[in-house]
Amino acid sequence: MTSQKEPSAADDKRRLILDAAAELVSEGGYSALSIRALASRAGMSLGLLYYYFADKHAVFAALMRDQQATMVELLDSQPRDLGLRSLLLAMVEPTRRQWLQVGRLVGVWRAERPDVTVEAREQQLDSARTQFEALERALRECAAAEGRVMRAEPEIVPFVWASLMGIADLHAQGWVTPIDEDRLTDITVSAIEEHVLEPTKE
Amino acid sequence: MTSQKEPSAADDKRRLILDAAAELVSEGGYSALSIRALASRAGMSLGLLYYYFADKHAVFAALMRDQQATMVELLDSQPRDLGLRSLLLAMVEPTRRQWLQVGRLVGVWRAERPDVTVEAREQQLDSARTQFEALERALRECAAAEGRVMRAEPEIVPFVWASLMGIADLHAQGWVTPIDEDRLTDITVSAIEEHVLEPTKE
DNA sequence: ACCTGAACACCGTTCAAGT
DNA sequence: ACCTGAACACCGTTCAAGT
Repeated sequence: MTSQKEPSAADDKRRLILDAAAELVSEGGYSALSIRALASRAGMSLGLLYYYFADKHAVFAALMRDQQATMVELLDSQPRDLGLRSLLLAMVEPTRRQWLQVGRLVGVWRAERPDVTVEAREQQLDSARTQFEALERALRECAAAEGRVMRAEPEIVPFVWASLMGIADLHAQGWVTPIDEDRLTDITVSAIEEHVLEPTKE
Repeated sequence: MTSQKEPSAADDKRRLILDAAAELVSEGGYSALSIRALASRAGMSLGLLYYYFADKHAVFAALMRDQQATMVELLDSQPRDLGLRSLLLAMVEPTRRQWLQVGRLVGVWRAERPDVTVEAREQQLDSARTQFEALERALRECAAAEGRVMRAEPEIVPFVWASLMGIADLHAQGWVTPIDEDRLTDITVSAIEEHVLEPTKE
């Protein structure tokens, strides 16, 4: 369904491990995701996990990429003719779900492994970029359906993302790299300012 | 300086442990905060840590309350006559610092210990509430200095908080309890909506 | 190529034993 | 009351050994 070519036996095995991992996390949180529990749930030995995944971090990273792929599919399949507000409201719940399932793990993982390999970091950035692009498409097309134009600043999409995550008690990732931090700050502060004040009576 | 009465010998010891813990975290992240490293850094035995703190979680919780107390002091000492925007801009950096130092640990701790005791949770909520009240005071007084009135909805302060955390790559805590989630969603979505669209030309 | 489980170096926590 | 460190039950990871 989501695969391009025939999945190999190794791919099937990896899938099996990832499904077991997702089960464990949703059942007992991150602390339930131990290598031993995972091996037992996936019906294989301890050592075999290390044949299919480099380490625990790799398992989690794959889990996270799954989540992001799901989010991209969801964004792309969202109707555009209902406008921007409908899109945003529809994304609140899925965003919350993503945060609950892997969001807090990102914090853990980042905290526990500040020394990720370069290519692992690269893969992670790439997956995040794809998700941002899907959000950008959805925002732009929904705005267009209302006959409006989305602001061109590249900070807009991360701003929306961070706001959605705020609602979902989210941990906004550090992924947001190709960005003018001052502009992002400025935009966010302006939004805060306008929504904190009562409209002046004049 | 921050204490009301003469600190006892036990308080001093606890202070010593917490300072050592803060050092370790700032040096090597959460993974560097092991009980053994902490005991060694604080110059005491393994077992003694458990005399002064119930467990590792208690050490971290105390660390977090320190950070929040610092934030409250900072908010209260912020000048009011420069208006709301200045306040917000001034809070961006301290907020980021708090997030870097303990923010990501909250995620870890919550993930690793979903079964916190009731009183521990209560203490945490209380500390968070104090911080929110300080933010509310600062916002209201800064708005007043501009001759404006802050919106009365209780969702406003958490909205500001979440936005600041968004800028700081922050993990917005689950503390935001006495709140209408739909209203919070609505306000945030409205903010997003207005800041995503180019002003119509008419 | 795929798979096993003992072994290693850790970890947080407990507790009998000391002063 | 304050303090110690061996011991316990874990953990992620490695690796010689099997098919």
